[in-house]
Amino acid sequence: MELAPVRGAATIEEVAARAGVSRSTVSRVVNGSTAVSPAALEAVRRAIDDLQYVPNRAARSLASRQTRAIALVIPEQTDRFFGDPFFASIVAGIGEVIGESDYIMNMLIASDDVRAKALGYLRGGSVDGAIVASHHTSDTFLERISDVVPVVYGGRPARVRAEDYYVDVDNVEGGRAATAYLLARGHRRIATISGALDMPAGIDRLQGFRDEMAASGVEPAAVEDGDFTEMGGALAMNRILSAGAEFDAVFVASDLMARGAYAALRERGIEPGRDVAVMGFDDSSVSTAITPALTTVRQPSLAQGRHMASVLLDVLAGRPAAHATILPTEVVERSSA
Amino acid sequence: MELAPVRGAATIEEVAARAGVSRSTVSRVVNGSTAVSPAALEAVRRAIDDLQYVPNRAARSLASRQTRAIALVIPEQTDRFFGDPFFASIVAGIGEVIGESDYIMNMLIASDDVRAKALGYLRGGSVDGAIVASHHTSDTFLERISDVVPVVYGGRPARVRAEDYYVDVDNVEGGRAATAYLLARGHRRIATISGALDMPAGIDRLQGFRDEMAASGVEPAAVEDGDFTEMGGALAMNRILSAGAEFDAVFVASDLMARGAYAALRERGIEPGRDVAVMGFDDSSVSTAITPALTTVRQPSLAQGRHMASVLLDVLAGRPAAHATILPTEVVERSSA
DNA sequence: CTGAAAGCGCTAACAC
DNA sequence: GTGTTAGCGCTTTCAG
Repeated sequence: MELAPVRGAATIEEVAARAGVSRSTVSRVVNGSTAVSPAALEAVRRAIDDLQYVPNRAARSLASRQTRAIALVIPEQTDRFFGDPFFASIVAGIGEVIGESDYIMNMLIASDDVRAKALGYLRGGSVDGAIVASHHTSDTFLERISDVVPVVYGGRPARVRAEDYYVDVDNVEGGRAATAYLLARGHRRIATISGALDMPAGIDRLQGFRDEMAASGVEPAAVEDGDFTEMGGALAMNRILSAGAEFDAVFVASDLMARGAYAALRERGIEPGRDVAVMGFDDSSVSTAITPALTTVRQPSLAQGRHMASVLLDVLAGRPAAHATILPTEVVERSSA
Repeated sequence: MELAPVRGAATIEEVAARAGVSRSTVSRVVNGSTAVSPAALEAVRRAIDDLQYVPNRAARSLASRQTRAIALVIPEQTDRFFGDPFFASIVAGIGEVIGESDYIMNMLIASDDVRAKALGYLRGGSVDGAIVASHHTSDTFLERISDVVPVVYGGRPARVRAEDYYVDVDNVEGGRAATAYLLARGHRRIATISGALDMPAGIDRLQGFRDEMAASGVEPAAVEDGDFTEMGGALAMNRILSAGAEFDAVFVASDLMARGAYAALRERGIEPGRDVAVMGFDDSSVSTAITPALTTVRQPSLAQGRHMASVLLDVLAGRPAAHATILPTEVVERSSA
């Protein structure tokens, strides 16, 4: 099949002819240059309107050496990424901000088998910048991106490089606040199920827990790694239970893991919220989907996404931007603790 | 800040020089033309490798009048779209297939305020084709897209036009099978909560329900519209309850609405799965997230996404493609019915 | 099978 | 302020 050329795709040349000016003048008004006489401006505007002129992106990009496109890199298996409501919010936030700019967002799902391809794309000068939505440790793939274009990461990268930008939430403070909440409720025998300890978020939340416990002079009842997955949460809970630790509250470092913990608790006839207080982290949609509704730490994912996009836009526009941004968290009280 | 030009971005000219051939020959091997001598082929390949050459997308697109990009259009508020695990699967499926091709996927979130902009982009010849992920009735916006590039819809569009393509699941049959399942279990007083009735999926599932009930000579206990949202499901359930209808089973046309129905049922002390059988539709992640796990109708969302992408790729490549594709559904038995 | 030549539509110095 | 002039890096006839 022959691809039909876009109907009536007017060129800058035609607009110029109709407005009775040169190409350059049209280019100037399209690009918002001030150095155009009111008369010319008006004429060009009308011509653009009449002809429904839309600048050709490829031509523009070729001449200006800018693409006006950014890449949203998802270094993750599609199902893992899209199954997590936390990422959904991030993407939604990014999309909102990019959508209001004149940038286009290219979604690059860089699962293992297509990393080389994705890298080639990124290095081929097809985008002006990149946002990396999620982050595995030891991802040399990612480091090679920031050799080429500015990058902003969601969450503090495992290895922070001076030229990178990132937007994170205050995980230490969140973990601390969660623990303080439990303590304030009179709990003294508190266990925790941590997130993956090779990820900054996992490390930091645990740190917050430890800090607050130490500050209150209370010894943790148990500490187990739940790897940020539902199954991992259940297994961790089981280990705590099997070890015979006595506890009346548990701080679980993600909502998804908390769901797993609920199941493990119930298998032993322990009712979450009644027999033992459970505290989550994320405030994703699962926290209200489970019963009893999960008391948790809200992290502003949508805002995080929005922020990531604005930072990149700032950098691309040459505006000053903070390399690190930390967003606040907040305890959300529901029924489980 | 000055945008650093991509380091070492080799041009076709440099490759040609290094391989001792002309630009044209390099172009031929890059584009897989057969008319190249083995010697030249080899020389060019090596040069490309040495120089890490990646063709400049803009230049290529400008010369060939093809963009090698497709748009993923999301005519929906971001939160509504990303909050629904069903859409997540669709996008994942699309992403997989597009990722394996040499096309790039531009995500266009076309919420109301940026429709004009999105349309301008689409009409500006920036993409070769479009995929419309979700679909509101009365969306003239969308129709204007298919004036310009081939588009494939997720789900049968409200108004099917000859030049459009779509991939849908067999909603009528799914609704029928769900109802048959309930009937086979001995239920005779069956209510239904339908999806939005201005959407084909809502209409069709209800149709399937009605067909099967009629075929069995059983009168529906109640029919209420739940608008495909969680809240809508809860409200519909409430209306059924308040009307005093007697029923021992309810077919809910989406998992999300079923979650709402669970809540409404429980408020009245009615336990889903025990006191009344509940059947969902989607088999999205919420069906196993809620308790009791939801017996539901699986629609192959991932496959649907994949299919949508392949159809578009076929069309763009000039391969024959079916304008309508209907994927099968299947009842998944769990605990609620 | 290969090279020369002519653009694709736009931006960006550079003169005027 | 405005027009002229070169390209940006690639594909694509057209000769040979």
